[in-house]
Amino acid sequence: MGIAERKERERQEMRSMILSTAAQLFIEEGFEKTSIRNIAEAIEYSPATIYLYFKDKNELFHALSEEGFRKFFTELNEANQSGKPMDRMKRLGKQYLKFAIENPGYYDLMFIMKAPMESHHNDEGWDLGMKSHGILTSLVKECIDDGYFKSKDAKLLSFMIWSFVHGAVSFKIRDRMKMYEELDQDELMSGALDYFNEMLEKL
Amino acid sequence: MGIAERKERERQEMRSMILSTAAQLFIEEGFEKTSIRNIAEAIEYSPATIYLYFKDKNELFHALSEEGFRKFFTELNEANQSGKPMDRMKRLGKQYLKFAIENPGYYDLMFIMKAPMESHHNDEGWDLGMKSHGILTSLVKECIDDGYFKSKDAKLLSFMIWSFVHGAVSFKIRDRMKMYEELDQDELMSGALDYFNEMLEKL
DNA sequence: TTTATTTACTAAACACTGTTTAGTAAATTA
DNA sequence: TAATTTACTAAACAGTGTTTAGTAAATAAA
Repeated sequence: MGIAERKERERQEMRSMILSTAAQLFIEEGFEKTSIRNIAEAIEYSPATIYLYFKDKNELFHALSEEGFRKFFTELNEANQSGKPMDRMKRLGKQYLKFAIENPGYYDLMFIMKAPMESHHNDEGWDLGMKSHGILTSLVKECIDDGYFKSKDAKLLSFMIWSFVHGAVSFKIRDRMKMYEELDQDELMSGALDYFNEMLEKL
Repeated sequence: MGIAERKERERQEMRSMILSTAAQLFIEEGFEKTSIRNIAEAIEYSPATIYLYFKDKNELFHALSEEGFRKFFTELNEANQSGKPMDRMKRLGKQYLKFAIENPGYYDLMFIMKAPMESHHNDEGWDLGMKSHGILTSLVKECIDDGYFKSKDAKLLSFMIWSFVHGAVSFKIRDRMKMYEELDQDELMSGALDYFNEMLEKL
């Protein structure tokens, strides 16, 4: 049955057209300001058509966050490929900041946006999020085995580390760094990261 | 002229009724889901009336964030009243977490919510935000004078410290702590804070 | 090839949102 | 008592996410 296959292919093409258009509009305008009608207009279909491919706006956001997590995991994983644990830890931090600075839109919906996190629990996005977190915790463990951190709890430590980078990045993305007006934001962040790494090494 | 005074008093009462109703609805339902019409219904006036007291929804949010900053500054300031610098630093961190856990609604609009931060620049909310940040930076300086932190840059250090607590709190408020399901979230946060303090002392 | 069915799509509506405008009834002033 | 100012609202505008009912074309069955 070649027809069924062609139809399925066409369906997937439509899906990815909606998705890429939505992603593009989001990066330009922000998620909240991008409406289903905007997306529909851009792809030259009616708004109702989008609902034949995605259950609702949340499913669209969710699919995009999944894309973000794929990119995120890939980049973190690359940064974790070779070298001593502590060096990899430093590279991981740098890469985290880099990802957030280069993809503020993705970062926002992955980690900041208010969104229904229900269901979510058993899909690829969740899985990649867990895996990304796994990179950090196992790296913390490797550092411990290497003599760092005085055998502290790996989960607590990884939460602490993640909190720091997330906090710095969140301040920037949500525009709460105005009190440091005179300093360059990106320099401030990487400077703070350097101090943080120094602390980690001494712990 | 007693009439003009009475009218002004009535005006202020109306303003604060709108404000307290808005705050209440926000804490229950969240900011995004609270509409002007919801607030109007709750105070038993028409939606248009609210616009006679506040320019738009942003001004309402803004007035509430100002209230939050007042509370925030007061609490931080109290925690900074007596003791050695490093002890005050620890108390400050604890108080920060406490404020965020007890007032997630306020914290959200003060530090996380997407909101037009323009204008904002010269009002009480901004001022209190700067002052709160000032508490931290001068405390950092006191710690440096006390022999801690090896004379590092106070601004960079305070940004690093604030980033950490903000990151931890943001994860909780925006519901991104699911990967630590089995652990108590508040214990995780205060545990991470303990580790962080330990690091600070050794830096 | 003709008829039946399924598919892909859309116009229009529903119930919301923030905000503005024009108008009214009551309170105050002249 | 008449004029004016104040406090308020009904109704509308333009937007939102989403659903429903209906249509025209493509495919399958006769």
